[in-house]
Parts: sequence; C-alpha cells; structure tokens
Amino acid sequence: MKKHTCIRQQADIDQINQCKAVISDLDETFSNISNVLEVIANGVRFRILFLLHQEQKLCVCDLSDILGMNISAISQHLRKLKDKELIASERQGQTIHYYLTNKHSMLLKSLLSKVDEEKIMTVL
Amino acid sequence: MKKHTCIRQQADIDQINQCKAVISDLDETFSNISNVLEVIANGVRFRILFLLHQEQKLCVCDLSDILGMNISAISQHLRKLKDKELIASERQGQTIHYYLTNKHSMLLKSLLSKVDEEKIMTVL
DNA sequence: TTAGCATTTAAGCAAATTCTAAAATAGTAT
DNA sequence: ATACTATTTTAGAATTTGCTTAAATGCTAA
Repeated sequence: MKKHTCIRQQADIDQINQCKAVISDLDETFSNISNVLEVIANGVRFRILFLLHQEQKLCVCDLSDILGMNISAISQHLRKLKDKELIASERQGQTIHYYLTNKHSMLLKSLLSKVDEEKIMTVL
Repeated sequence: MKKHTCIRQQADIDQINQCKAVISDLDETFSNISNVLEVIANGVRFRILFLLHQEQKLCVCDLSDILGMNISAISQHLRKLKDKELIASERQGQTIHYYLTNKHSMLLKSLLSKVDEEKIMTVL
C-alpha cells in the first residue's frame, strides 16, 4: 500500500493491526510522556532538577555559579522546565527562587533515584 | 570571578561550593543517565520500546508498518537504541528481529509503566 | 528620578537531530 | 550467476536545540 511497507509473507497482519490500534489509541499518552521526558533528559536540566530536589530552592545565579554556565543559558533552561510545569518560581525582592512542583513528581523521583543507583555503578 | 557570576550578598557560598562538589563528583553519573534518557525520550523511540516490550520482538518492517514510517527512519532509530544497548537484534533468514535487553530494564520498566498511568489521566 | 543588580527575552549562529532518497550489504531462491 | 527481499548506510535538507551576546524588564535603593 505505502512505500514503507515490506512485501513479506511472514508478517503477522493481525499482530500489526492490533499494534497499530494500540499505538493510535495511546498516541496522546505517548506524546505527553515524551514531551516531558525530552525536557528532563537534557544533561543541564537534569542537573538543575537534581539540585532543586536536593536544595529545595535556588535562584538563577546560584545555578549559574554551581554549573559554571552563563546566566542567560540557565534562565532559558529554567523556562523550559517551567513550561512543562516541572518547576515554579517565587519572587523575593530582586531574586527569583525556583523550586520543584508536584507535577510529574513521581516520574522525577524515580529518575532522580537513578543517580544514587548509577553512582554506585560508576564507582565499581 | 567569572562573567556569569552575580555580585549578590545573600548568596550562600557554602551551599554553592557544596553543590559544586556534588555536581562535579556525580558528573559521570549525570552524563550516563542523560545519555540514555535522551535516547528514550524521543517519541518514536519510546513507542518502539513500548512495542518491543509488549510484543517481545519485532522486525524493522513490522515497526515501519505499525508506526507508519519510512523503513530507513526506523532503522536509524533502532541503531540509536542498539548503541545504548537498550535493544539487541537476532537474524532469522532475511529478517532481523529486535528485542529489549536487560540493560536499563529497571529504568525502562518504570518509564513504560507511566504509559498506563498517563492513559488513565488523559481519559479523564 | 537615576543607578545598579537580578533576571528574562530576543537575535543570531553552530551543532545536533530527524527525515527522505538513493546506494550499499546481505541473505534467499531460482 | 541473477533477481528479489530485508535491512543498513550514506548524503543531504529541514528543523530543532543550546549557547552567546546584547537589549529589555523589573525590583531596590540612594
């Protein structure tokens, strides 16, 4: 039918159609999860999330100092995290503190817990 | 010291230095996790992993049919997954079957379980 | 108000990502 | 061998991402 279809005999048509149905059915779900994962997966942003989890709250300057990166770059990463509602901010005078929200906190916890697991692995 | 440092008084120098030490100490760990997450986070690859988890094994053609994508595109995604050892392949005649490996299986299971959780959310 | 600090936003660029199309590889079967 | 099928690889284009620099916003304090 389409150019990306193989002309093979051993294909299990039923299996393929069932899978198609599942994928189509869960399409929005997959997109939701991937959208959040893509934001978390970035090395800098993952470190930011780890730091916010450990320190409760930090400002752009703190993160910039800790990670040795440009303030603007950090700010742009924070915006992406904020867009996905993984973090929120609170102004206190001139400084704006960022902290983790409850949204996706389960997912985040399970990913951050990998840091401790992985740490043990890399020591070996 | 550096151009990205704010000149603020309320900075907790000890806190920042402690964080720097932790981040530096765990640097390799963060990179390892991010590298794997970045591969998993992609929408197409996440769907591939989900399908392999559900169906045990599938060939490039199957995945191409199910996801409605070019065979070449799928093949390139499979290579990325294989590079990170998330999947492995097994030749059977002309067709090459892909299946999940045990590497990062814990991480993967917890991420794939989000599909069922999220599904319930999107229905509401 | 003006100056100064913290932060965000905008613009531009380089590098990375993903897809398409075409060529290459490899096994099957005639 | 030749033809055919399944898959991978390569090359290129389009898009996205992440960083840098500079300008804009917003609070604070003199």
